[in-house]
Amino acid sequence: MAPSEPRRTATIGATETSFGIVEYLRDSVTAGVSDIANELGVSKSTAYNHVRTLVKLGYVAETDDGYALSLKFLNLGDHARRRHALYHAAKGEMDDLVDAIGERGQVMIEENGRGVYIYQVRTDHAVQTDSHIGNFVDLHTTAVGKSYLAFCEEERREAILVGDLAALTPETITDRDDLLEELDRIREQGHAFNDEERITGMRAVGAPIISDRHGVLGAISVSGPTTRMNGEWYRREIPEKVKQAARIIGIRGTYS
Amino acid sequence: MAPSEPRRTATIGATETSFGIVEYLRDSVTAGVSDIANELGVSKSTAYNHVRTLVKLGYVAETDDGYALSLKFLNLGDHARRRHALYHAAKGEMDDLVDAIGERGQVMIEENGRGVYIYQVRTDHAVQTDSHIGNFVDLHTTAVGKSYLAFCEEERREAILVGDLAALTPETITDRDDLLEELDRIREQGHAFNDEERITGMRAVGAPIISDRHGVLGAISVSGPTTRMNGEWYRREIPEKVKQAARIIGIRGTYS
DNA sequence: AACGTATGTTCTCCAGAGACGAACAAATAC
DNA sequence: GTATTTGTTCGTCTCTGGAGAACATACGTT
Repeated sequence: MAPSEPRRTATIGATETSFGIVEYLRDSVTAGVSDIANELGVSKSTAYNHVRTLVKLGYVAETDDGYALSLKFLNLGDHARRRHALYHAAKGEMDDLVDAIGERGQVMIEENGRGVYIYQVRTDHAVQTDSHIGNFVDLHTTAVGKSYLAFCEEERREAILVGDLAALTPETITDRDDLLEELDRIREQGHAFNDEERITGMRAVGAPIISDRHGVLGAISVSGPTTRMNGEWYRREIPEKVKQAARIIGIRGTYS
Repeated sequence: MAPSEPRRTATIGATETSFGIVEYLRDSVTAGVSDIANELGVSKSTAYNHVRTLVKLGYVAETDDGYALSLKFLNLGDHARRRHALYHAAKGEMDDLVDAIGERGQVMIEENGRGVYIYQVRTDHAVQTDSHIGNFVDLHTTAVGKSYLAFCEEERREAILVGDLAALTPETITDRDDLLEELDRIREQGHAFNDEERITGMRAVGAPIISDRHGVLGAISVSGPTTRMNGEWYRREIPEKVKQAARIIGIRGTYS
């Protein structure tokens, strides 16, 4: 049943457990050695040695209630983000856009076939979701992702859409042909809707960021609850504002 | 000559080289396997295995011109930052402060005896420096750091100020007694100045963020070139604004 | 206080993971 | 067309990193 995996490349276990610890600390905020050893299924001494190494390297900090991720990761994240021109270009414009619309705004980039939020603006009454900075999402389930898919190169799209389309809500587009149709529609109108396809009760309007030199850099969107995002406001006005912002960001992203 | 290091704890080499690769990628933006192997002084196959592992874990991405840090680090950084109440409390107020003053604003926290910038606001004409988000700095060389040192617990301060005070410019305070005097002054007036002590040509005004429940959470500052920051504006008005913002952030940071 | 149980830390020992270097393929430069 | 340089794979051997027990402290409970 399983395709014949070439199973070629050796992989370094120590690194995996170290990052396992890092990810566990990310999720649990703080933890102790025994705790970690249990969770990762390694001996206490192993967990201890790894943690000590991470502390020595400065990636884990010792706090009053256990070990925790160090802010040194902020540095790595920031550098990773700086590599992408889109971040600088989009930041200011997104702030303005969210000021004008309310709700929440986000900037997405594609990496390894998935979408990553690289910037997010929230207003006071914006809804809390799991769309944090740095989180990866499936492209076909978001307005930003569909915007990207609609306007990226044919070849890239094919490469991304190889597997199945996972469903997150009853509204998620899981059929490949349906998705391609939707992408046609998005290409035509220049913006994408997301109507409870990722989170029930949440809508979003997205548009791609296009640079005439470098193609699609990513996408932006504004999202909020269906209770506030509806009617003409949702169907007409927001898309116009989002597209307008996307155009400006695209131009700025091209010459920088 | 070398002090008798207890040399107790074993440290995991594989993890060190993996993070070595990560840091090299951070600094070089993109790199290839041979390049990495050279830089780290390991064999090509070793470098290759490490990189493949990092790719598999999703922390390194393959780009057109070599391997690069993945945006997944953004996620880790963001989580590390969320652990600190100060971030949420300070963000909005700092944006306002920088709007009012111009120049650049930053929020700092102490970790392992050094300072980390966890948030930064820039205006259009703000000066570019190396004070990036996630960067670590010596506390005694910055307005934020001195603010923190002045108001943190005696015990903590002693623990931090064990080593020598490194000089970054001719103005850096390198004498321990001078520093303690300076801290007295800061405690008295409630704000700290940094007059070219870290970067020649740059000044800053900082103030601690104090929560009456949790003590000093960190510090904020506004910084800019000496050509623009001077006279009464620098000596009187900016400190007042900074202290005012710090007070508000302190209150917000206490009840959340 | 005395006890039990949790923790973090240190120790020793052995298997096997991980480092090396050579050999290969594929891309690029010349 | 050859000559380098790249990424990748293959064996071989060594020394590292993992397990588990033992130790030291800190906590909570009765």
